[in-house]
Amino acid sequence: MPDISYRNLAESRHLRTDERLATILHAAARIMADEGYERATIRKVAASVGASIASLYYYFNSKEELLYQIQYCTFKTLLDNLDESLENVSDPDGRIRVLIRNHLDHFFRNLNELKVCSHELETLKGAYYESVKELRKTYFRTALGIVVDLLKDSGNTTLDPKLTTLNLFGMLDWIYTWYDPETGPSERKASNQITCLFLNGIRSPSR
Amino acid sequence: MPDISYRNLAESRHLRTDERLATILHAAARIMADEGYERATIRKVAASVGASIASLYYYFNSKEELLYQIQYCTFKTLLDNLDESLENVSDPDGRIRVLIRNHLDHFFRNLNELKVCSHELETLKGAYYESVKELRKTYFRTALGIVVDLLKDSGNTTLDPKLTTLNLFGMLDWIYTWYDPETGPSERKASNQITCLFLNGIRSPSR
DNA sequence: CCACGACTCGAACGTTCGTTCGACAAATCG
DNA sequence: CGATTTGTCGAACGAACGTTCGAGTCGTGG
Repeated sequence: MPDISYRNLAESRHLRTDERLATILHAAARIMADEGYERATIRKVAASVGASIASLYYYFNSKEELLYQIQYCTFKTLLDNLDESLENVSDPDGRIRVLIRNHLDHFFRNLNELKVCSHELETLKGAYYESVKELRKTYFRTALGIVVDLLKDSGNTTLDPKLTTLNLFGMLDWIYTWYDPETGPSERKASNQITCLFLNGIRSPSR
Repeated sequence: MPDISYRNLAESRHLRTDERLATILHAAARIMADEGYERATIRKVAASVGASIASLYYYFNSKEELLYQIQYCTFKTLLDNLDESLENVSDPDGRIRVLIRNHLDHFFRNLNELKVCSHELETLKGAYYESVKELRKTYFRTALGIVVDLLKDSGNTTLDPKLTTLNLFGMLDWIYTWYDPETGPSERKASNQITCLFLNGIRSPSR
């Protein structure tokens, strides 16, 4: 459902090139997720898609750009889908549920890309880093806004909205270290547990 | 206070060697935390301690062993201090507070080492990886035991103990991505926010 | 003082990496 | 069909890395 849309990058003139690029990016994301960015060599990506190393450079200028495109498109898709899903939801409770659901649905559907986004947060440098950082900041602001409303609704004055949002992202973004689609909990259960713990933590009278 | 004790490794016969090794490990941890394991070259570590590259190999056999020693000693110190702190605390509420406090105190006192532990979780391979993994499993079991008791005490049957513990570690282990000792919240505040959100989330009647 | 062990070092090695080059093949266009 | 554009490739390059070697220095003990 919420597959990563690499079409955001589509500037080439041919559908075939788009598909080829998407194939490369998916392969790169898988290898980067498995082995980390540094150990994910261009040679491994090329072997994975059955192409030569040099031919990959027709599609991107550098290895770093490869990571950038994966992260940019992943965050972009995540944000676009979130905006869409939030359109008809106005109560804070519902909105935070949508946000958590959106995030985890993307994670479950694109384990590799989401892992690369979480784990390689600080890997990019310069303009690439700033560009992705802008998306992340937008995402954080949206979440923070909802948390602020939530805390107000529940009369909770102990929890700091910013830190609470950071802690929510702690749970959401750390999931890649322990979630296993083969042996772990169901997607539904993993989602509900985070939602439940978080919302209860907010609503409870504090001490 | 809870500084990492590299003395766990002390097998050499000279105090001077121990101090030298600790200096190297601290430098390596800092560079690894700043740049990631792969980009933290032996040359950078050597330059940082003002020694030649080759002389570092008097102290360890490989770069991987360097990372192993950092992680092993960090987790070992963390666990030892946790055991000690838990000795006179028997109620689950108090125990979880001690655990969170212990974890974050270690983080605040050894930002680099704790970051290396969190970020390079899957970097080691083979026996080194298994050795550190054992410590992490022990840590998780201790935390899980406390969470089980907590959930029982509060009559909470909605939250799954294992997932709840994983989500707690999400908050604790993700902190390295956002905590900044210069500009961020106070240590006390950061700690209290996690404790508060977590404990309230557990105690609250669920929906 | 000598012998020995601890400790240090510059140079070098072999390997691996990201990237480029020049040539060629395939696809498209008029 | 010829010209042009798109897409692919093997070989090679220069840089960087972890590690080792052989020599030397330093510290300690008898």
